[in-house]
Amino acid sequence: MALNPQKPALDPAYLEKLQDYYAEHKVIPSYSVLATLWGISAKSWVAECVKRFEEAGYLDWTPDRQLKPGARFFERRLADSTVQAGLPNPAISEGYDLVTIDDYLVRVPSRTSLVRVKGDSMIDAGIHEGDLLVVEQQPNANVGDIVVAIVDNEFTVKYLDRERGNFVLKPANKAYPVIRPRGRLEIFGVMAGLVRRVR
Amino acid sequence: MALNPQKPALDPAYLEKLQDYYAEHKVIPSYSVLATLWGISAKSWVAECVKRFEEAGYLDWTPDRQLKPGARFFERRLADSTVQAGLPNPAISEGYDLVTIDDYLVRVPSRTSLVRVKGDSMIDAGIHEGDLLVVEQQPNANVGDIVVAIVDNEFTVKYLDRERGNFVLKPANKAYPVIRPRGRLEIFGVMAGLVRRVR
DNA sequence: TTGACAACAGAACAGTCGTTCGGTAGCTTA
DNA sequence: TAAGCTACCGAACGACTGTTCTGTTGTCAA
Repeated sequence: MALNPQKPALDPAYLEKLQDYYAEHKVIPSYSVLATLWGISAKSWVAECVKRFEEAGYLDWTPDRQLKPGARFFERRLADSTVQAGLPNPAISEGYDLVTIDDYLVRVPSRTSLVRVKGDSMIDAGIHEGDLLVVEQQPNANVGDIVVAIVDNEFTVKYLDRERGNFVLKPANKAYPVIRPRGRLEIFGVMAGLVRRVR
Repeated sequence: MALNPQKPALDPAYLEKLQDYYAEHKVIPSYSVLATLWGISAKSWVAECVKRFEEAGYLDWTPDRQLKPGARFFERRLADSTVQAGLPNPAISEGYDLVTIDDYLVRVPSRTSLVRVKGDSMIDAGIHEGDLLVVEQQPNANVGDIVVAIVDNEFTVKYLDRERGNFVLKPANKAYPVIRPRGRLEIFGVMAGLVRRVR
């Protein structure tokens, strides 16, 4: 049966408990806390398990030898629409590492804001009321970008376009008019992503 | 000048350095590492600064007295569409704490997958090609839910509906037909959120 | 029935942790 | 010019950390 002599078993239940702990506290606990978390009473055995998770890429060390989440720790199963033939447990097959959704969406934390969308003026761009817009704050943008602009002391989300040398804001909904600002157009930032929660 | 006698100064540069460190390692370092990170040579002074960040809500402790990020540590500025009159620096006004986008979207990490959307069959529900669907894996769902089902060994995203006692999958695009599965409908999970990255 | 291995327990230990306390230098305020 | 505060430094200490090493128990194959 020793087909894979290199791989010692590693308990997925342990990983889940650690991930739950991390989700709550955003920190990897010490070995003794891990011990009680895992229901183990010997630190030495905790160390052994940690080493396995480390070798599997779920845990890692900082330069100062502090335990930290590894590359695969945040791995969420990313499943592709097209799945190969025999799928006993569909999503398991493709283990693609996409770290955090935050990391996926936010490139420059200090310049990134979230703006809650009101109204349906951008519905044809798939932007619905209540969605959260990930906005990178910057004073200018390119034609074609979806921008968050400040018009009459309110935020509006629109496509940026140009008409006879002037910037205009175009909605993605025929029911709304194009906004042609008199004077300078004040841009708050450009859309870098979108987050929607359902239910 | 002692108008606010209660508030000792806390250095925002320290916080930024900590946040950068955390962004890289996903862990709060020890006092001695913090000391070198902040360019301080006395641990006692690090302890003092940490206490201030703790009192301000940026740091916190686990039940086991390990240092961890506090509620405001991940704070991203969430700006509302309607902003009051005088807006010199629009987004600053509303400091709303929404922790991580991950926390916002995923409730049960172990049962949550991400599915990349192919095709435009759900475009009227604001689900575009290339979007990432946050899916909570579960074998059944309610009518009206957007579900990820397995049909002919492929994932499909559709509305779940019922027709004459049988479950059917309805697209949100008139160009696509309703799917009426013969036999059992295999549900992979229900949509809990949506993530889109632009550019 | 022996041996090998995996899954643990427990003790011992040096290094590191965070805390406490006593100190100093510079700036205000009175 | 003395008193008081803030921003730091440095040493000492006990508690806790992760490591190592030596068992013990159960399972499975030969």
